[in-house]
Amino acid sequence: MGRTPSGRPTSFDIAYRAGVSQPTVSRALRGDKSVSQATREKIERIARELNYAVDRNASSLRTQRTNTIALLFFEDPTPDESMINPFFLSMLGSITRACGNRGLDLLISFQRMEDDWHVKYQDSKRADGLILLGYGDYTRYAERLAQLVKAGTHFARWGSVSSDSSGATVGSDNIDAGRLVGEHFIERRRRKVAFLGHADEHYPEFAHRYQGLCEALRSNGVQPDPALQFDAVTSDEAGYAAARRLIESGAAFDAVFAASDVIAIGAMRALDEAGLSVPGDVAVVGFDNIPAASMTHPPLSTIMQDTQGAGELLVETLLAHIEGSDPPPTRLPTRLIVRASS
Amino acid sequence: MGRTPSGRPTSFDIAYRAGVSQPTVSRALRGDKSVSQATREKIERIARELNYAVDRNASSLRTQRTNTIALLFFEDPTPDESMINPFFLSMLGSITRACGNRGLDLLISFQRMEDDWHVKYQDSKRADGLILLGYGDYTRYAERLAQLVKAGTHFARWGSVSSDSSGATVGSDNIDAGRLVGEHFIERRRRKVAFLGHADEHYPEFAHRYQGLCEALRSNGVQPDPALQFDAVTSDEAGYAAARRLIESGAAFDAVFAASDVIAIGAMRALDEAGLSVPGDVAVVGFDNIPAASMTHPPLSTIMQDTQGAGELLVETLLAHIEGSDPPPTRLPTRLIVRASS
DNA sequence: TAATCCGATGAATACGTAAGCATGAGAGGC
DNA sequence: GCCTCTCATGCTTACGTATTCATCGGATTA
Repeated sequence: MGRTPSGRPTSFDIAYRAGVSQPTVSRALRGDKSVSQATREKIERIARELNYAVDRNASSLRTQRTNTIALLFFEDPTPDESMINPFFLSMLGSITRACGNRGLDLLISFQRMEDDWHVKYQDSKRADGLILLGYGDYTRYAERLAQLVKAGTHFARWGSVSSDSSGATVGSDNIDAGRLVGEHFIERRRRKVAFLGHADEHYPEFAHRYQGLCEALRSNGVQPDPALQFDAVTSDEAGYAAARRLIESGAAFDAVFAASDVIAIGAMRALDEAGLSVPGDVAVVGFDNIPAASMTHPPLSTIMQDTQGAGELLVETLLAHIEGSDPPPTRLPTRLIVRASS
Repeated sequence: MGRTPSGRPTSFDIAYRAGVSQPTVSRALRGDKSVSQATREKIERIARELNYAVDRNASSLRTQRTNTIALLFFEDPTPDESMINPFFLSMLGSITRACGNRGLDLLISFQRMEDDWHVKYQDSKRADGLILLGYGDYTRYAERLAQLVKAGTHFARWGSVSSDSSGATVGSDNIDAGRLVGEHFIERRRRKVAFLGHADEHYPEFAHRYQGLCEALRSNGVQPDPALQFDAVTSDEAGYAAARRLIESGAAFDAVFAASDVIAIGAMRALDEAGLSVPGDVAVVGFDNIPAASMTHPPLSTIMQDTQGAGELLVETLLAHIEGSDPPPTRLPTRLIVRASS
């Protein structure tokens, strides 16, 4: 039977033209070895001629697998989506690549903690699992993450590895990164190091960077000064404001470690306005190695995170989780990029 | 019947608990007005209690609609996905938002003109339509676009509106933008304006920008000098190289219009190295208003494209196309942002 | 030569939803 | 008091695929 003359061909159409049954077509195209070579080749040829493509909806309905994952940004709301932290854009790129390599499709959403991700994606069978990406106050999300775990949702999260770690987590080794920066300052003979960024448990990634910094200083006989730590979330303005507070505090300092490049950029603006030269008076190091970091004056020293590896690992971890295993949290190494600002 | 005890609830489960039939549940949740108020409320309550979500695969299979669109980047290949042109990232943000507002899901892929998009997305019923985003040599893609049209694939493309325009196209009014820049230079008493960017039919967007520039100059009695046009694709290095060629040509110039901010940034580096001051010796204007443009020294004047509007319009146009209408190509207005570089 | 087995295929069915058609109970008109 | 009409709902089926089970011819073995 010719079936509906209009519309895309189905596996029945292929089967009819190949003189076989529909299941054989399905098997042949999926690479099932129980199909004879000759039959398979004929089917593949016909499928190509008709521009046949497996209906992913029917396939997913049958197999209960979508081969799709959803990427969710859960950053604190910003007025404009174009202001996405450049670091995450880099992650987006590597995740895209990792998915492509594995034949996975990627759904993306910037929804900000609106409710019911799992309902919208996993429970509606749109995706096999979720990747969560974001800075921000994790404690605000802890409850929701616990919900996800309880609901049996598969997800992998980018973030602070050693925090409560509900669900699979991948993150940089922030403590070690902080150490790298601390040792770098020591080498440069800087001992009065300020830290711009939150250092409390609400921002575990930042806190770890600070902790690593302090450890490195202490190992070198320098006692870190808590008075040189100023809160800042990741934004240009917050960095500027924090640096102003630092300057106005009157405390002496000869180095600034900013918890992110965006903060560092704001801080350098404040330093410049205050007539402090970089790196002459103050050495500055940022975090993330965003593209803009190489364009500041002077170019910004920073910590580069392994975004390529991170994307791979997030996808890998998520898949493992979906398959039922429970991979241990992983910490990725970082690298210090020295430029003119230090 | 209790059905499979494990697994997510289905519309049958809801129906059983509500004492109605499955179709009634389907109707109630879709807002069909033929369901009585009381019944609908009861069903909605139960669905909420059970955390029920419609299986999108089954739904799509039945309706032949996915409520999903796929976003494809078809830029010329770059070694690293993190190098995506920031302008497109901004577009990504606005498209995401536009989709979110309409309840559409968004699939994204950076695959570079690998074959068979339509097969992979539309023909496999993963998406209702495609949005194509990219700079680059359009003529290389013309054949493929024609294929898509012939295959009846729904797509909307960001690009040069007045080119062959196969399929629905949305783009900025590049000619007018070029004019804005030309008039700006005239106001600033610059008359020897160089253009860095391809100006041939392979890059219609750039060509239009150049065309607008020339028009504005002529309207003001200035004859544009073709010797001041130097080819450059969108990259830092290309901009640098083009500016070098300009400088080494020995031709006199007092202004540079770069076809993109990325080109402009490279060019400013070359100017700086050559000891030319900006804007003292040379005024510079870019295109795109990428975040880095406000961070250069001096901050870069540029043309801002309406990315918010563009995302909206692309999605809107695509939906219209899917619905069967054939919306006319649209040109979006642009705005000149004057900063210190001019 | 009969018993056995294997490789290749077909028949039947389930996945969960949405839509067309049928049904039945009231409401209103004459 | 019968007929029509509307409203709310149930019954049945189709969407296109993947999987389980049955089948069947032929090759292998005793």
